[in-house]
This record gives sequence, C-alpha cells and structure tokens, in this order.
Amino acid sequence: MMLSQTEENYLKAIYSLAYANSNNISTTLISEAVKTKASSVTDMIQKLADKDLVHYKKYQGVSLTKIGQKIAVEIVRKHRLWEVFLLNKLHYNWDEVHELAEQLEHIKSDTLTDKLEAFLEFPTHDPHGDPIPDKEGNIEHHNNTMLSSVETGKSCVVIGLKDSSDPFLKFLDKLQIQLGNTLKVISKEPFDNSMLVETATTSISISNQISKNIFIKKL
Amino acid sequence: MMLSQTEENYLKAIYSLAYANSNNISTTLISEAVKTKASSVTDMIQKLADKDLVHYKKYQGVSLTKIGQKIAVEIVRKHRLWEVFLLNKLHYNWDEVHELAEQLEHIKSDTLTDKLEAFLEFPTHDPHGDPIPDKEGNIEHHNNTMLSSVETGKSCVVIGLKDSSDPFLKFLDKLQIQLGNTLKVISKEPFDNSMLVETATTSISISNQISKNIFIKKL
DNA sequence: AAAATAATTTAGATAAGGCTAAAAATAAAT
DNA sequence: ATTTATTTTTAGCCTTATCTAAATTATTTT
Ligand SMILES: [Mn+2]
Ligand SMILES: [Mn+2]
Ligand SMILES: [Mn+2]
Ligand SMILES: [Mn+2]
Repeated sequence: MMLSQTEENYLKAIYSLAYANSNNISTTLISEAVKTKASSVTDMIQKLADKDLVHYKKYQGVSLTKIGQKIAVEIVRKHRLWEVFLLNKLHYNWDEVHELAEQLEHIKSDTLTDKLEAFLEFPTHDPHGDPIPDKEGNIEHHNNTMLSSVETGKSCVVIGLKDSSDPFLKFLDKLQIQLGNTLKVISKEPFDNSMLVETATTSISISNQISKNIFIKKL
Repeated sequence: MMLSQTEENYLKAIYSLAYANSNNISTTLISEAVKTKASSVTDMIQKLADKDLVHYKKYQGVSLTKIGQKIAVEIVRKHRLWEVFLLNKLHYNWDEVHELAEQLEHIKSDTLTDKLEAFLEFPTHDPHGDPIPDKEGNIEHHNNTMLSSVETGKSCVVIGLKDSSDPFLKFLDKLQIQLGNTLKVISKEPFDNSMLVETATTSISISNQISKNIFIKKL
C-alpha cells in the first residue's frame, strides 16, 4: 500500500493519541495534532476508512485497524531511528532532531530502516527515551512511573519524558537534566507539590508540572 | 525560497541536461527527464520563470538563472552525499543508492547537508565517481577522458561513468570493473572499436559503447 | 516558397489536500 | 425535557501537479 506523507502523518497522529487517550479519537484532537481544520480531518479519515486503515462511524471518532496500527508503528520506528542517527552520528541536540525526523520518517524503502537500525547498533530507545519498535512492530513501553511519585530521600534514574516538546527539552538542558541521570529527592513541598532534587552537581527545585512529565526508574 | 520536491526535480533535470547539451533545453528533453508530458513541463517552466529560477522565452527552451543554478547544485550536492552515506555507512551497492538518494535529496534543513558531509569526512566524489559540489557550490568536473581514447599498451585508472544507470552498473559488476581499478589496453579491434582490456584478475573484451562511457585517468 | 511534420503551448479536466461557511448531530446546561 | 453550546459533517471553492486534446509555432522536406 502506497501512502502519501499526509496519510502517514494522520496514522501516526491517531496512533499517538490512541496511546494517550485509549478510546475512540475525535476529529478535533486529530485536527490539532496534524495542524489542520476539523473539516479536512473528516475528509481524510473517510479516505483512510475506505482503505481499511481506520475504523470509523460518523460522529463516533476513529481507531486504527490492525493494518493501520502496523503502518503507524513502522513510521514511529523510522522516526525514532532517524532521531538516534541525527543525535549519535551527526551530533545534533535532542531538541533539534524531531523536526528533521518528521521528514526522514517518510522516506520509502523496503530495506533502509533495517540497515539504518543495524548501522546504529540496534538502539532500544530514541534520544527522548521513547522505545523503538523492533522489526516486527513489538514495542516495550516504559511503566509510567513519574518523578513526582518518588518518595523523599529516595533516588531514581531519568529514563524518559512524557512531553518531548522543544521548549521542555531546552528547559531540561538549562536544569542540566539528561536521560540516565540519577536524581535524589531531598524534600517535597506539600503546598504546590514541588520538590527539591539533588543532581550529580547541584540541587534544584522542580515544580509538579515538570516532575509529572519525567519518567524514572526507582533505585 | 521554499520549493516543492517537484520544482527541485525540474531544476536538477535542467541542470543535468544543460551540462550534457550546453544550449537552451527543450521542453521535450525535460519531459523525458522528469517523466511527465510536455504540456506539464510548459506549465512548470512558466512557474519557475515567474520565480526567476529559469530564463524562458516561448518556444525557445529554458536555461537556469544564477539562483536556479545555485539551487540545482545544492540538490546535486545533497544527492551525492546521501549516496556516499548509503554506500559507505549502510553498505548498499552502487546500483541501489540512486533511487533512495532521489528521495533523501529533498529533505529540507539549513544544517543537515554540512553535518552529513562532515560525518562522511568530506568525500570528493560519489559512488559513481561524480564530483560532489562543496558548500559554496564549486564543483570539479573530470576532464572527459574516456577509456575508448586510451592507446594500445597503455594503462589507466577508472575514475567515473558517463551513464550511471542501474543496468550499466550491474553490467560493470559482472565485468568486475570498479572505480579505482587499473586497466591496461591489450589490443583494439578497428572493425567495431572494441578493445581487449587487462584487469587485475583477468582479460575482457569491451565494446566501444561501453568504453565510451567510462571516464579514466591515463597513467 | 509551399506543404508536411514535429515541437510547443493553450484550454479544459481531474485528483489530492486544504479552507470557509453552513447544516446536522451530539453533548451540556438549564 | 427543552434549550443552548459544542462538535462533526457537508457543500462549495482554491491550489498544485498532472493529463488529453486542440491550437499554434517552428522546423523539415519537397
Ligand atoms: Mn520526534
Ligand atoms: Mn523522539
Ligand atoms: Mn544518483
Ligand atoms: Mn551518483
């Protein structure tokens, strides 16, 4: 099945939204994700339904079919592998790779993705900590433990981000927080749920908004 | 200036045709190069003329403007750098890289090309021996000495190909001729201008059609 | 120089993806 | 249970890149 870049972007958007929202995905949510108008989304999901890539009943929102899901995961796989390439090989920063990967994920080839994966030595996660699906489409999600849930006095390792937007990434750069860093919770402020956190080099105060967006593994 | 992939392909086609034909390029030639109908070409070259990328007078064919030429060379640069990446890093064969580079050359970024070039350690030629333009668009063409012009008894090194089509590349694979190989002309057949050539491992007969398509450096 | 042929341009259509504005359906609030 | 507000769909139009068929210009051939 030969899909346009636009169709691929819709599938990927629906996939991400379904992961975050579980039930049927609304036209409006998709329109925000692909930055277009709701009326255009209706057109496109009807087209995708004709191609059996989404389940769709008028006014009821959409969900991916088996084949739609498979294609979406392939695009996610390509996106994340290209991000690894851009960071590890071309030395981009983690806040620069997403935009370029948005283009590179649409390169069509039967062999490119697997060759790229081998060249990168089979990375398991992208620069933002998101898991990279394997060749068969299997994907190991992390188990949603956030920094906000760590008890006072306990330590943890940063393994991922819920929000990987450029501003958030730049903000973490400023705090000198990177994937793999060990953080220790010194104290928690009941008033606003902020926490004092010890990094390798210093101590910083982190708002609840931030700590709810950082995936960690407890130590 | 933000150009579509289609517009970029037209500019690149006109650039290549101009290098091979020198004078103004006809609508028909372009239509063959971009695999479309002549009427579509007329539409597009009018659009490119409006954007000052080509010089165009009705019925007189087109030539690239300074800015059109600059853009075309940038795309050629990207194409050839990606081909080097695909061959050197992902271990594709030289007959497989072109199709993928046709897609990759359209990735838009201010920084990607230069970073890719640095990562590849500033290659000067692509896998088919074609010169890679530098950052400023300077390009060193080879001096059009063909294998067919080598005298009997003399040796030469293969440095490039006039025709880099997949069938020709596969044929050279069969003959075990690669870039960098030294060839010695054993004898020439006046009747059909074929030649007997000694390679590192064996002797082969090469037709004039082939020897006219192989750039060499005399030793 | 006129006629025939070939190349090029124009005119009119189509398909993809998008938009605005209006209509229809669903959800929320009285 | 109505009314109101929100969401979704439809209808009609636009742009880009393509096509076919017809008209026009250029090039050959006689
Ligand atoms: Mn990304
Ligand atoms: Mn990512
Ligand atoms: Mn090529
Ligand atoms: Mn090449």
